[in-house]
Amino acid sequence: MYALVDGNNFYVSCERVFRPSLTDRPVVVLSNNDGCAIARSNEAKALGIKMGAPWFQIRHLEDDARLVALSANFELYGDMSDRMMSLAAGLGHQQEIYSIDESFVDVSGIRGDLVHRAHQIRSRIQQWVGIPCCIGMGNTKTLAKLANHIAKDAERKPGSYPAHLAQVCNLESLSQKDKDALFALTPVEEVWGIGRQISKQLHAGGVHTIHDLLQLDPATIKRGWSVMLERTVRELRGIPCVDLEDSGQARQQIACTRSFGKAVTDYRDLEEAVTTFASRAAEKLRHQHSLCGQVLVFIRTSPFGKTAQYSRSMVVPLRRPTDDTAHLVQAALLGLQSIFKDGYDYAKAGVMLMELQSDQVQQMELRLEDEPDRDRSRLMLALDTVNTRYGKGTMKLGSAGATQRPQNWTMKQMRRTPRYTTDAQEMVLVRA
DNA sequence: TCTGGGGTCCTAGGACCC
DNA sequence: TCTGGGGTCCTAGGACCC
Repeated sequence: MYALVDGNNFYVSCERVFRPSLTDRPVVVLSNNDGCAIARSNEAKALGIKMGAPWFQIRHLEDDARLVALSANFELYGDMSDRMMSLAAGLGHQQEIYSIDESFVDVSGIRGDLVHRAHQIRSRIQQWVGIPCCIGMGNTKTLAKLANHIAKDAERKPGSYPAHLAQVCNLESLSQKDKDALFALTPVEEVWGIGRQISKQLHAGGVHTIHDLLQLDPATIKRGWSVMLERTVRELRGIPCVDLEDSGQARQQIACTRSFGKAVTDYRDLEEAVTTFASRAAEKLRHQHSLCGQVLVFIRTSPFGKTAQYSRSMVVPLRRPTDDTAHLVQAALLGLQSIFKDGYDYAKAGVMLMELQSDQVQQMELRLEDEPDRDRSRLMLALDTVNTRYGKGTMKLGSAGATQRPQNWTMKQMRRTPRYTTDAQEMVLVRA
């Protein structure tokens, strides 16, 4: 039995905690470069703003509808997330943090009224952190996600679902008849794991609601679609197929990619950007105690532009698995060198670290001319310690750019709010 | 003028192995 | 006329998630 705790309009809700004047107003949070809307308040959704809508297309709503747009402040959201997660964990024995605003909690064997308990956790999160959230519960993770969707819609769109399911919805406390009614009300595209393509195919086959989907037998689904969809349908029937994952598990891939604030044409600028991305990725790598076996670097022009298009990537294998910033940057720059072509307006670049493995495992090798340098790991530790204490980028590689040189590739963030909870210089001031 | 970033898993096809 | 069977690994691409 699982619960899914999910913050409502999470990024917007984080901003509202520190700016109550944003309450009841349409608010969106913009992606990096203030490119498109990645979070919307209910009022913004009501204006018809779609997820991912480009800012230049909706910007007229600033005047027309008092829309407020903010640049993404991920440092703030990450910190608010930590606070919310630690309270959500109190719901059961084990928690999987699934994304910045969602966590699954195993509530099997918890005694007492689960719905009551969930309401308590919910109001605690609201009061202590300031984030409104909804909680869905079901026998499988897919059902918990579905219950969460119902809890949200019941609250946001009165009449869509029975009102008593708003905010907290436990599917397992309902009768089969009531569950069937909810299944008949819910379109297949609301199910976790059913996206645009598959729902289009399902609709074409006359399958519109979860109720319709459950009429098909798993074998047919596997034959007609995939094992993934089969698994989803089994989960909807209450048969657990997806376990709670250990949140401490290391990622299999680490990426750092960015769009530039304006077109980049100069190789030097790309070199700075790629160095910075590889360094950032290396920090994340060391943070999860992994080593990397190969580095991918890519550059590309804007797919939306009318200028000449160019997009290339290259995988650079490493001499031996490493977490050393200098080695990873070196590999990334080697790749950059061979894919760079003069004369294009570059819009984006990125570095991905692949073939990750634990840093506790060491492949022994014959003595070779360049033996790994034991002091390097102490250097990396010093680098991370300095940058944690004095701020990102305090100490960096020379190719990341000298401070005197203007940075031509950094992203645009015209509307960022203060880092209220993580930077002493930006704390909220209260006047008595 | 202006369109994000970071992940996971599955599948099909080709190369190669015995 | 007739041309095996079973397996692994790698890659590219697609679909999905938030």
